[in-house]
Amino acid sequence: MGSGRGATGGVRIADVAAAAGVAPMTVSRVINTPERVTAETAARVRAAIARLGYVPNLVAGGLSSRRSRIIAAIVPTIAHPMFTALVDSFTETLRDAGYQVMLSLSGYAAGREDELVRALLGRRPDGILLTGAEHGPATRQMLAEAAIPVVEIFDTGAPIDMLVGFDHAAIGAAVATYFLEKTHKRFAVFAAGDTRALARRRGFAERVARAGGVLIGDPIVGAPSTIAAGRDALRALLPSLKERTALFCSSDLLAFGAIVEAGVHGVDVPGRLAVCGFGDFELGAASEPAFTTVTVEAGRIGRDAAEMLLARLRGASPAVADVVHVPFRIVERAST
Amino acid sequence: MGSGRGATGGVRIADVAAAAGVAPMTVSRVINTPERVTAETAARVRAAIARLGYVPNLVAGGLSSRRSRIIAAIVPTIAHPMFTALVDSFTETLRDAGYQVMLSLSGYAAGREDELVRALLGRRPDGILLTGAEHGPATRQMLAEAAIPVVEIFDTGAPIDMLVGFDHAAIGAAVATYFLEKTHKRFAVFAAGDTRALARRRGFAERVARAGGVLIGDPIVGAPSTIAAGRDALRALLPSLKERTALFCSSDLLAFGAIVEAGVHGVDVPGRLAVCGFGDFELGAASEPAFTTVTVEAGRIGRDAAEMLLARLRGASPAVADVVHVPFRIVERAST
DNA sequence: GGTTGTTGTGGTATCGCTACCATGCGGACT
DNA sequence: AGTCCGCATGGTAGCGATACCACAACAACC
Repeated sequence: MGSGRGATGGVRIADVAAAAGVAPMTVSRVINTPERVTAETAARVRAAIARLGYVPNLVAGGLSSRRSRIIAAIVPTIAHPMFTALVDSFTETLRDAGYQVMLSLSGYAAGREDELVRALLGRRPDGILLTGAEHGPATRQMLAEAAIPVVEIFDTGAPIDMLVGFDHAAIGAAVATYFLEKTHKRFAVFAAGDTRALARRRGFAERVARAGGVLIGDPIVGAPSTIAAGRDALRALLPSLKERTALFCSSDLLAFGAIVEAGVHGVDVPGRLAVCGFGDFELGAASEPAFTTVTVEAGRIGRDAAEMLLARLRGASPAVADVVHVPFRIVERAST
Repeated sequence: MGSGRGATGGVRIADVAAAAGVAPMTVSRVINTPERVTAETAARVRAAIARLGYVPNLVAGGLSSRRSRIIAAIVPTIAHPMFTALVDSFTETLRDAGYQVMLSLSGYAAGREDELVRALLGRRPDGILLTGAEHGPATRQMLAEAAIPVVEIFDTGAPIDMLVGFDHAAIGAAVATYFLEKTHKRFAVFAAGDTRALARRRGFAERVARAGGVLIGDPIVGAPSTIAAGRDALRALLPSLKERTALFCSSDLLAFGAIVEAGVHGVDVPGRLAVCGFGDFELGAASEPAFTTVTVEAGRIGRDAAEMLLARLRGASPAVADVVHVPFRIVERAST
């Protein structure tokens, strides 16, 4: 008896209560608010829990309390070291506070978000994290009705609720400025086709144009970025590489590919071709030659986003601090 | 009115039913078993759902039906391309079948699994995926009581329930055999400190010993693997690299690091040092020189694991096919 | 000593949905 | 024509927990 189908052991809170000689409510308190129960009672209940192997049913608890202790998160991919680090720190921070993260991958296809948001909201998460600041009307509508805290990351702009991100166009411009200060006159940029990579490309191109520089190539490769795409793009650019050129890549993977291909064709880096990547992957620091890149603390984004959600869940009201821009920095290495 | 606290719009199934002029049960059927409702009724209900912006509460549905449509998954990390691919295909396959994956990262620390399993089982998942085949008694006990299908991946051995994996020691042995056929006499192996990497190392070392080869070094680096660790390990090995040596690395990251460091010190690859990695990351194929590695279809593991769970959830009984060994293959490139 | 306040525990209603059984209807059979 | 069957739909009773209020026991106060 008791081994109900599907249920974990079929042990319910009432069984624990009976075994410990208390009411179910008291068992619930031992689990959720132990400070409101005397030490002896708690000990007796805990013994019963251990003896019976009771695992509280959070589904029932969530329905009753209207708090699921789930945070939903949507990121485009986890194959990208930056998102990996971000998801890691986000999850970790929330776990320590007793929340579980329900992660969904949107890929780089646009239309999928509505569907994902709907599916996730069905679980009645207590909060949600979205990547990027561009969202369709259906998504915005659903989020408004859900009335839960929302944090957008990895971008800048007017947030639905809260935001932890950075300005991609500003990064492109900063890299261009860095190159200009090194007296570069000819430029190229390789970018993946996603919104934020394109913003970095735009910021770079605009700054170059304003300074009267020449942009000899600005191919868009598919998202997500790959090393092979960087190699291909550089091969296509070879004929134009007679003179000294500065190349900005929207990802360290593209930058690495470009450097490898340059090596194969005897193009001197950084003499003839200066290369700067983006993301600060280990690859950039540990390969030879190490290459210059833009670093953004992804782990911090995850942590900040989690903490902003937690503050709201603890009752904090919307505030100015709800928009955070994390800093970026150019890490100079042998490739520039 | 209606905008209940925390609830999505506060719209309940009864509201939709009233708006469509049917009973709540009929709305439920339109959502879950549309084939049992006439087309006209369904259309009317769907219109009401759209008009009210109704998002079904899966928490309540899960409690009532005792099916959460959640699959729990525990992997050590998502920073590793193999796990990334695996999680991707696993999630995708389950999503198409109407399930959501609840992902947890165990890191490479041992003790954490019990705690994670307990937290996940609280959500009453319909099935669970675990990485590795070694689990503590508490975990095994909880899983047994949960009475849900369990699939273990990435390892071999006697499974709790189902398994999709491969034999790590056999891979190490296969790489050793491959080197022996190329008349190598001196060997080295770099391995991360996790169970499965150590199994590959053991398989390699045993095969080498049986053939009378000399193992000149077998350092264990921390898990997860990094490029830097590969460089460091190779630097430590340099004094012993006067003669022709064959090196097996438990990860492509280590292999890449070793090759980079060999290049820096003028050690000819593959002339003096032959290198084989593991995992078939893009890095190995797209860097220069491209290097030999062992490939295992991670995506297939995820898909197979998902499909085995789905089969059980559709009512299939335990069967012989519940243990699947996926093949591996040595991909020969310029480094050997 | 009676009132008030505090603390620990218990009882009841309810969260939003689906399982289960009941019902009514029309068509196919004998 | 009467019976039976199948199908679409509806009513009721729970799923297992927690919110809310009630209450008993005891301490502290005037």
